[in-house]
Amino acid sequence: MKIRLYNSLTNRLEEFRPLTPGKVLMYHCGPTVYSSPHIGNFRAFLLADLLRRFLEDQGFDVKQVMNITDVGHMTDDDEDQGEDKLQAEARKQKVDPWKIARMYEDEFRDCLDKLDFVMPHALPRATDYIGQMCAMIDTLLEKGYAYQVNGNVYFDISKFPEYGKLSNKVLDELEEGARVEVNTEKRDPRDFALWKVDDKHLMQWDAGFRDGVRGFPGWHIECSAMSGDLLGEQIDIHTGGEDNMFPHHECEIAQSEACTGKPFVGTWLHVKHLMVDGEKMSKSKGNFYTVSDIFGKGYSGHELRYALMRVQYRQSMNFTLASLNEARTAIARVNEARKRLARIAAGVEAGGADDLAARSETAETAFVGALCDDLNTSGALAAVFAFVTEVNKAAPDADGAKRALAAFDRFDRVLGVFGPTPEVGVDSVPQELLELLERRQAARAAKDFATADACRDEISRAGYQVVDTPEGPRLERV
RNA sequence: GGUGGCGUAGCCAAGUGGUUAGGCAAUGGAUUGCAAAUCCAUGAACGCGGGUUCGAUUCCCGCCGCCACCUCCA
Repeated sequence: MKIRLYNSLTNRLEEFRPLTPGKVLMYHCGPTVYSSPHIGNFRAFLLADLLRRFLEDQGFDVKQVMNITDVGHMTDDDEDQGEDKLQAEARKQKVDPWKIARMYEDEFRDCLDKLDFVMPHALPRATDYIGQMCAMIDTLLEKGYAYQVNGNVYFDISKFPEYGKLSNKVLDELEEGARVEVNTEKRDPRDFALWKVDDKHLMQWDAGFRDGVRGFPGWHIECSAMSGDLLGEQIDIHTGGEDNMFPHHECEIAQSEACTGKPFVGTWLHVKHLMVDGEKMSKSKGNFYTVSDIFGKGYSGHELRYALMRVQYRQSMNFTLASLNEARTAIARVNEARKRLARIAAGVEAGGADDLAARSETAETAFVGALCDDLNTSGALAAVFAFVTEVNKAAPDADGAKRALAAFDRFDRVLGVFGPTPEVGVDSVPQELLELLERRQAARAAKDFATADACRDEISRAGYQVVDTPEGPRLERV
């Protein structure tokens, strides 16, 4: 089936066609590791993970890179008065910036793990690519796209007329609307830094380009350098939050294309920012949630994934804690259906004669069709739940149950929100619980419901739920 | 001011020129000692005003309201 994606570069839905048929090269703007990752960050990262999983489901050989920015964006971008965010945090916590970076990188990786990410093939750190950045700067200087002033290197926007093609910024308007620039070194206020020199900066490197002065890289060059080094001059997909579109991605395009003379990215995908309780998430409003906050409230990675993925990435989305509870219930509904199928498949529960083949295929087709339509996760989930209802109504035979389970496994491989098929083994139930269950049955037969309920409570305290069925009671691990 | 987007039932959220989205919640029923799960049934919708059309929530125009980006931010 044709995959259609909304390309921010053209502002159109386009059929996705990678440069090399069957192979996809993807780059994602990852975290800047100067604070704990929050749920908004993860809405963007989840798009990357969903793409990876879905493209692989569709048979593509995917190579995926997500960067970790562990060096300096200016709090005030290119302006001299700004302070590197990592450095600012380091000063606040009174430790060196490298420690800050590693600490938050560890937390980020832990979140990836808890949210069940398929690990990108590379998670490069910007600081490991200073050499490549310098090489790029060298090329840009050589080709006349960049100039040096007092050791600082700037990209010369006037040499790249296509600047603005991604964000549709008209340069004249930008100029008018811009606030007063204090940097008199730049030939044009819109020129951006490739390399900065500042004695006070704590992270410094020798400049590996001609006439280079010791300093540190500008914000935008890292992505161009890492993408070029790990994926090559041209890639198929580049993702990030909508805020990255300008100026960050615009600058990436300018640098990369100036260097190579080739189109940098085929499809740009930008994730809409997450709202919380109807407003922009902010610390002062008290609606600011880190991923760890959510875990601290007792929700699982799958529940958070579900809550963040219910809405298609390009739609504005309002996050609430209530949506996590809905996620919990919804996931349980799917897994209840899978449990029953698993029991039938294993022969521990009587089935019927349905083979579920046609319905499973219909469901998978609907699921894939929704995702092919610009990753419409809402539609994909609707397909899953419609299938749940059909499965619950049906009386499948063992093979039919297996077929349906395969469909659910596929849904989960792509979405990653349901987890593996629940275990249905009965042999693992401790003997004393089985005895308790028998006592409960005896009490029920004698209409001694107080005793029966006491038995059930005890079983429940041991982590099992009693499920009464026409064939008798059954124990399930909670 | 520039750019992009949104307004669908109690909440969230798909989609379509005429035929059931889906989730959560609610109500009635089946099952049940109770509970859980499941099934059946029920109600409720397309911001406002025009236009095109046999027919518009779905296309066009206008209006109102909301949001994001344009500045560090995913």
